[in-house]
Amino acid sequence: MGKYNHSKIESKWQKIWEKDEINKTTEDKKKPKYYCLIEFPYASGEGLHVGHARGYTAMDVVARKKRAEGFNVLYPIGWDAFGLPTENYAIKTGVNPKIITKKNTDNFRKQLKSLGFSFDWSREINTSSPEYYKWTQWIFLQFFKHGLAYKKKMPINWCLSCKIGLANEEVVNGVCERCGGPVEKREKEQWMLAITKYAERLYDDLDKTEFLEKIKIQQRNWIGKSEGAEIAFEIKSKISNLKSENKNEVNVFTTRPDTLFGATYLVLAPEHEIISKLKSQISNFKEVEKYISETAKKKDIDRTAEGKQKTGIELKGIKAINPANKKEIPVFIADYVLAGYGTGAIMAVPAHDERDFAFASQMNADKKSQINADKIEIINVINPYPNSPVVGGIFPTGFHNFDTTTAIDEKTKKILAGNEIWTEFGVLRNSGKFDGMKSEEAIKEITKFVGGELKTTYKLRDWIFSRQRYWGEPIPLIFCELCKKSMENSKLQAPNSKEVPNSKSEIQNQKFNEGEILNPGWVVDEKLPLELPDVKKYEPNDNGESPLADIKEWVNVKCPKCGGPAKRETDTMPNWAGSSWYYLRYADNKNDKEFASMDKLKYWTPVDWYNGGMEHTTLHLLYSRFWHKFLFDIGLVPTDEPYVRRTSHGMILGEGGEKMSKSRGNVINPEDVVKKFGVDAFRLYEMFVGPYDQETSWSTNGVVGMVRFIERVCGLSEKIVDNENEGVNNYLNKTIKKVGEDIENIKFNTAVSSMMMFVNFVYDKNGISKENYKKFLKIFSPFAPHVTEELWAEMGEKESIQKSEWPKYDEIKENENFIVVVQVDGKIRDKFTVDNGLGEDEIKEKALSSEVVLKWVGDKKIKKTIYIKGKLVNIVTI
RNA sequence: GCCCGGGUGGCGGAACUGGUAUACGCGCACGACUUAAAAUCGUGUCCUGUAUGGGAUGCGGGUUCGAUUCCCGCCCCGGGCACCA
Repeated sequence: MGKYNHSKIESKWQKIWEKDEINKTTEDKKKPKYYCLIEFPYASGEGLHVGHARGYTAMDVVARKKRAEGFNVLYPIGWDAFGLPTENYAIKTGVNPKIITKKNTDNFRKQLKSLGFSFDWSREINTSSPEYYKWTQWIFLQFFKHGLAYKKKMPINWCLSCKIGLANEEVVNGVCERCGGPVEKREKEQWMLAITKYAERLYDDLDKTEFLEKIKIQQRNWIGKSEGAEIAFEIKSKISNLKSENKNEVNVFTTRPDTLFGATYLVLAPEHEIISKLKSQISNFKEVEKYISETAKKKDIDRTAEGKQKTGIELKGIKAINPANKKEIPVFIADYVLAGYGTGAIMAVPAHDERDFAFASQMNADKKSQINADKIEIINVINPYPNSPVVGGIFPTGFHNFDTTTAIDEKTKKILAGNEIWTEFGVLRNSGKFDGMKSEEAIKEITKFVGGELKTTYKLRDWIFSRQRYWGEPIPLIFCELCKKSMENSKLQAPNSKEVPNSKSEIQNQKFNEGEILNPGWVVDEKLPLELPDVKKYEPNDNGESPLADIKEWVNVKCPKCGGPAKRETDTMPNWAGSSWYYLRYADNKNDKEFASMDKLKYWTPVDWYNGGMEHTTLHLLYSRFWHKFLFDIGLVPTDEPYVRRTSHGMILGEGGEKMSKSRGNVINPEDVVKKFGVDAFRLYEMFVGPYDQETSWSTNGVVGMVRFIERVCGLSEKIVDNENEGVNNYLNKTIKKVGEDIENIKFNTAVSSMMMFVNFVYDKNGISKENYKKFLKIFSPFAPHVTEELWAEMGEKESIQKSEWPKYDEIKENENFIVVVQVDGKIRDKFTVDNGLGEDEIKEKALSSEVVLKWVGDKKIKKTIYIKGKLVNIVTI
């Protein structure tokens, strides 16, 4: 090969590959399948980023290697096309988002093709095309019909500048994740998906996957499982007990029923429903009401701000009974107790819970509302060290002559000073017949004793699935007043029936599915796709509704059930919808009868290896796992988890180690790099830049090094000899093994460096056999597909290098000799080469006869001599 | 606050189950080729000392014949969760 001309080689082979459709896949049942998936890009106007390329290149390397190993590899690509940036651009410019999307995806496609990824372009999908979103809508209807979608009026996070309702997860530190603007609470009717019904399985089934451990941890954190118990506290009124015949109870959720004897008061969330029920018995209800309305006005950020002092107010006139010791305890409301978690009520144990302690201290400092609870009395509930009088810093009441010589750690000191409290498990004290019992056991026993119930609670909330926006999938539901009425009438006859039984009226003869019963008046529109109509203006209207609401002829329809006047839902789906199932569509992207046929899904799914950005490892991953499990439950997909393996690549920072951004002016455009240095050098650098799962910074000089390396590989074609140095074959074997393992273990950077070392070695030995050179080209080809294809052809091969097999490596022969390092007392003093046949004793002897070693040993006595096979001898003196 | 990562030359970073720390690449310096430059090739490049040597993997302890690796206590950086009972 003459001088390495990257652009010539690249355009030549890209054309050939495209013409030959070399990466088109079919369901070849003779071969085992392997499904490689990357997160499909959101085609923004900014174009492709070096961060995209990191993940795509890595999976491209994997795909190419797997093909060479005999797998039928599916490596598809498509577009996540609904989304806010496009919509915001449409609002600003008045250009139809369809047109913007077309332009952006065309640009992305061109860029991706120029990078030589081995995608099967025939399976391309676009979430904003009606052929695709027909099925997104269809799946939503299945959720609805199975009672997993429901409309609920609830306070949502409302972004003032985007004019959009945000999911909890889109609010970061109290501001809008997208625009950074302020967020306030607003009551809105929202479609919800009942993901919480799947919380347990989403949590437990992580064990079945091979996700990176940190990804599993993030998922678990988000789901937030905690095991505890629900315990009922009886509420007593001072005014009159006769008034209420049926007794009032408050259920609390606690993870620490073992500390129940130390519960000195109860706290309810201000939104707790029992408050209005007890209105007449609360003597200070005016004040209480004031507190409640103040809370309601607060933004989440204020309510949860760190270091904020706790507030609350006692409900005077009522008391609760601690079910363990039957003591009367006061009841408070406070905004540190959240309505949406557990039961919205807690038992407070100031001696063993930091928040309760902080609240109690706060209330005691306020003279107007003394808690008649004594922290000292309570602190002795637990003795974590049963055999010691000094109990982890907690001294039993009345115990004065403790041993002051016992070591007291920092935490103990703080506890003694009254600044900290004991929150760990231990052994119970001051707990009646449970004294002496360990926490673990007491949790069960005390729960049983008071008639409570062991329970698991999750932090995960249901998914707000509505957006008051234009650029999304229309929700195919219709509201019909007549159907609502007919259902309400028939409900009286058959309240628990899933389907409404026969009734007199024609309307009431209609069958209703579970979703329709759950959401009276809402009926499904089965005519899909429900296409997004064109509008004149793209921004939400003044009522905060999507612009769809203003198209009267679209909104007003005949009810598909009863033919009466009805209205369409004007909310659209969130961006997460289309991406929750796209990997299924790739298996069968042209099917217009089903979202994908079971046959094809059985062949291709689950996804064997899914790679994406760390930023999607909580939400997108969780949402798509949820959809998949649901589809599995209704028999439409063959597995209960969508992805076997999930990895995430680290971010690539700018040259200075700062995040790449337009404003910093440090954005690296892949196109520029490719133009200057070539695709192969770019790909190689993406893999070499640093440990794959960690963030690292870009260096354009580093790319230059990759060009040099490629040129050296080309140069080897001039160094082909008949009789190569023996060492070359051994080294190659070692390299084949290393590169293969490194790819599997996502250690692409060391895979590249080991190939560099091999090439350096061959230059050193000045020759390589043709056979071995070709093997090297093969293992290099996933990283640098263009130049290796060219060199492969130069070696006289007629078929593409992509069609050839991955080379086998022979286990390396034991080296004939090796270097032994000799240490004296752990310090290296000598090295020598020994023959492989030499035994331990002979090597030790040889080490001991070394002059240098003898000098260092001197007249010290030798205590022992340690030999590590094939590595070193350490002579230890006294 | 809790949970994950990470801290190694001027820089990106290597180091298998505890066994030669600094591989590979970048940069830099010097040399060769050249009228010259670029490219290329070669040599050198952790610190300290003339040197045999000594000291370095965020800091302080420990275990061990031997620790970047294991244990204990801290510090710093990145990410996730966060009044979740």
